[in-house]
Amino acid sequence: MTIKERKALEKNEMREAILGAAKKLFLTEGYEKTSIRGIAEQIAYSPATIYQYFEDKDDIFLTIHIRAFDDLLLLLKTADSVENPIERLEDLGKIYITFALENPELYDLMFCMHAPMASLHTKKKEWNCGFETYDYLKSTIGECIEQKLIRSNNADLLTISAWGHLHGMLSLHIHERYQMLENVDIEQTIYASLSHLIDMLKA
Amino acid sequence: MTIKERKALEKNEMREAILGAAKKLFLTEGYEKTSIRGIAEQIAYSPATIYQYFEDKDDIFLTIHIRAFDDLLLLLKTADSVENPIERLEDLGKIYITFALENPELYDLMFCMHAPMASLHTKKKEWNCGFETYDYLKSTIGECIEQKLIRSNNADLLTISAWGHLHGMLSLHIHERYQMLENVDIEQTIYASLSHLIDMLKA
DNA sequence: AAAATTACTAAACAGTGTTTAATTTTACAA
DNA sequence: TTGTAAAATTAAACACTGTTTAGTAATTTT
Repeated sequence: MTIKERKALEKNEMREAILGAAKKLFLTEGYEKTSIRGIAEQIAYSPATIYQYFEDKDDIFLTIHIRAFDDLLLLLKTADSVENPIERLEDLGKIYITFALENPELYDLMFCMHAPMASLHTKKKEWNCGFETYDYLKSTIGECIEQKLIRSNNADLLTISAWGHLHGMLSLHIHERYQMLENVDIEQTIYASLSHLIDMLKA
Repeated sequence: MTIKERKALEKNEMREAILGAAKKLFLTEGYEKTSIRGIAEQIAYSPATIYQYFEDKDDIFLTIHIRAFDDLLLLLKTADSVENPIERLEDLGKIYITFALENPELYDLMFCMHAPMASLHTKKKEWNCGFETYDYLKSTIGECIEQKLIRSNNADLLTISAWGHLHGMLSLHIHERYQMLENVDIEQTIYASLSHLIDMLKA
């Protein structure tokens, strides 16, 4: 290992340490209360050092945002083995719902918060992780259409609609907008609504 | 008019001035960039004065949040004249979509942002405006069920589902998560998805 | 060992929401 | 009208925030 290689490794370790501290604080304290000073304290470095490894605060959270998509996509791909595309579609929905319910803060960072998109914009980069996830869902819906398993042939409309449907319920739930439903198990209702949607779509 | 009455009037005018300045800055600059100092400057008073009329920053935005619900509910109620509940349901959807597309920042404040809910929580108040809107939508869906116009009889599930559906698409659109759809008119697709949903629900 | 490069940090800058204490303005009674 | 009490307003400070700069310390290269 050359010195250059070791240095690159150390640089990487430091980046990981910063990301780890940031994610930990984000999950326990939330985005606003996660400060550069707080992250620096966690890893026992000065706040200024962070800026040698990340452009700014949003850059750190864009990285966490992208990695959360990697995690979600990995989970979604466990449904690849399901032959029937409409069954696979329902499985994808269940995996998506479970991910959101188990990681509400990360879900918020992925699909609601403005910060990571703003960071992409200033960097003039594209939202590849979002593109990938959309295409993945659309391809399964496309298979359903090809095999004439659903009552529609507009893949984009169905993908926008299905994704929007699940996201809406999850988003309202996570943001405490379903609080009037005291006698309803909202998490179970979201799963039920997915089944209801799939049933309605079936040819 | 007694002095007490005039004072109450002046107090009210000041509150309105603060709210007006806050709303203006919020709509043009966003929540984060709307500062107490900025609001104070707009109305030519010192920042400390604001705190004689509002508990804190979130209290100001909770008031704007509640008033936005008043506006939305007033718009929704223009559909009261539509006799057929399933037609009325579609109209409610259209009104809801149009409101969100025309007032994305306010929509965000009403259905996504954490600040107003946190303010309610610390005040130990209930989210009445949300309750009202939910009940209003549910009552129309209830009429559809009573008249056997739709293929389901679970009013809560349908209300959660339908509201979630529209909210999801609007939320993803507003938060720039549909940016991969360059060749799709997303706003038109949201309206189309509503019609599609209503068609699927019909008995 | 000296020079050059890299890594790190103390301190400062400009901003934030909020509180306190002092001041000005207004209201009321003598 | 004047003195006093009450209310309204504010300057200044507090404890934060993200970020930058300039200088120090450590490391690598010559």
